[in-house]
Amino acid sequence: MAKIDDKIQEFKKHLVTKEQRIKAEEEAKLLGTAMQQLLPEIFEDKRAIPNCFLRGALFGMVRKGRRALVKDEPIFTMSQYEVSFSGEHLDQNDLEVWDTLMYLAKDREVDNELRISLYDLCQQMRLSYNQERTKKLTERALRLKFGTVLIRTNTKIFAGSLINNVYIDTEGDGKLVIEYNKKLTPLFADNEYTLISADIRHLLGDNQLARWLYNFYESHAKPIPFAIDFIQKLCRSDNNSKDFKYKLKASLELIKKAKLAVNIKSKWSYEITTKNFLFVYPKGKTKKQLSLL
DNA sequence: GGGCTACAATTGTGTCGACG
DNA sequence: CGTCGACACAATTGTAGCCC
Repeated sequence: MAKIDDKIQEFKKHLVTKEQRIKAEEEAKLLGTAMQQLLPEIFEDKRAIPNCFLRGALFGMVRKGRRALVKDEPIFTMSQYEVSFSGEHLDQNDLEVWDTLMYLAKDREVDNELRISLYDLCQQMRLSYNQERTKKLTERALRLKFGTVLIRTNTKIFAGSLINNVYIDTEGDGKLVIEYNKKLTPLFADNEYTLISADIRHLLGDNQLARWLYNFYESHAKPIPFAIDFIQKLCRSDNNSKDFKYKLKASLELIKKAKLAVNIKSKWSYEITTKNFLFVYPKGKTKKQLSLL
């Protein structure tokens, strides 16, 4: 038996290397820091969302009534990210709930958990309040908690829930209590996030594809031309390619209009080539781009 | 295949009044 | 402020179908 004890001791020593200790300290520091301090500076009506949430189908499109339950599903993303997901498929509305919660963490100077009434949350998301909505919102919150994400970037690995705990005291004050997952916050580091305009998103309304496209292209400073079927895979649309292309155009028009509504000087434009590639020009076509055509 | 429209079914949404 | 229920109706979606 002595042999086993020795081995255990050796193992423990191995655990408590200097490196491990520093990591533990960093972790304790992270968990001890107030949530609001971990989040990037945000401004009114802007939501900070990590890029890897925007560049793939983690928050994709979900057909009505066909939300799939998956386990360790690899999510098709941009090459530098490896993402897999377990849980119920998340859609754009789930993303909105999530980023609203993150925004509130910052705005209300939250330490660890947020207490909010569903009524208040509806107001924050510019939704009218009714019974159906409270049901959906709690569903979404629970879904965010249930879903487990594994994200592997060049420099970081994250595995965990998007929200640590959700708690509703239905007998008490009925408030929704959200406990944040602080280990998520490194995803915001190194400017690896994009500020998404809540105004524009609101203008895009319920058009899931338009919202996804808007998020996707906002996260790229210099958009690369993508093939349409590639985009379709990215956003997890199960339309046939014919319908998708049509919807894509309608969605892009909507984004264009929304951009103009918010900023009259917007020159945001797009183009679909004959070979079914989508070009997006955030600041309008440059002379160089025009000459290339 | 591609562009587009029409249509019906299904779902989501706003509103309003009531209550404490 | 916060919650609940009921209501009509608005929006979205898939499908079918048209023409090129």
